[in-house]
Amino acid sequence: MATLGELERSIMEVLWAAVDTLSAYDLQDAMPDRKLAPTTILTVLSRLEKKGFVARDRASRPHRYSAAADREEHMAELMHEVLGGASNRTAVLERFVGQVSAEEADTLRRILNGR
Amino acid sequence: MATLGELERSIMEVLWAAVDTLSAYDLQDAMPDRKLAPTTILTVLSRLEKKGFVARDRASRPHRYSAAADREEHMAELMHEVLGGASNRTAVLERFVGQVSAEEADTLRRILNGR
DNA sequence: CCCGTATTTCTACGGGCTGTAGAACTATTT
DNA sequence: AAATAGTTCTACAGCCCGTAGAAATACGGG
Repeated sequence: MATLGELERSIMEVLWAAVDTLSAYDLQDAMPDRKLAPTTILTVLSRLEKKGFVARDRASRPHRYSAAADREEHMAELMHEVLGGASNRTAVLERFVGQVSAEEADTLRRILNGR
Repeated sequence: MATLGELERSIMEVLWAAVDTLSAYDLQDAMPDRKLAPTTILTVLSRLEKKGFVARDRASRPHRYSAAADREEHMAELMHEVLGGASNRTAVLERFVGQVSAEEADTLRRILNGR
């Protein structure tokens, strides 16, 4: 999974927070601080689409964009990607769990026991 | 935590696999495929040191290098870094656990129950 | 069907990071 | 003090990202 730049990440954040699909202009309005040209947004959206992070609806006239995976899914995938690169997965999981707070360990137990 | 380039990663792999500390020349010998100049190895090692991934023993005459954290520690840290960026950690953990195989779920339970 | 406008794609460039290594400098050994 | 081994400095090309103007395309109205 490719990595995200700063602006790419900001755009993904807006898309993840959005209930509906967004146009490039919606995204522009959603980040008034950075006064970005519409073409900038469109370029980044194209790159994100190529990387597989956003889906584009080319039928609507201003194309409409949405995140390919929701934020949690994305992050879980990232974690699995890291874990997948390990030769000794159990050892990594041990470290990972070992670094977790007591409450979070409870959360994990609850999740593992089907709540 | 900064990200690693290709050569940087290769060097870290050798360092992680090494029992003892290694000199730049050891590293050069450890990767005979890529015929790298010693200065190349040294440059990359310096960068890795600056990034905090390797420790250097400047007392030994050919300086000797070692990984700052072992591989599992490093990967667990990476996973926590991802998780740390989440606003809804529980939701991410749910996804993460949901994507795990049944055996790995057992492994996690075992770890969580102090073995 | 043609024009103007809205939208998208193409092209471009500067900056930072990485792979790569020669040149210059420093330390060690005799 | 010189030769040699080792380290640091400097450099450069290539890629990715932020940024956006220019060029192309599509659409709505006459």
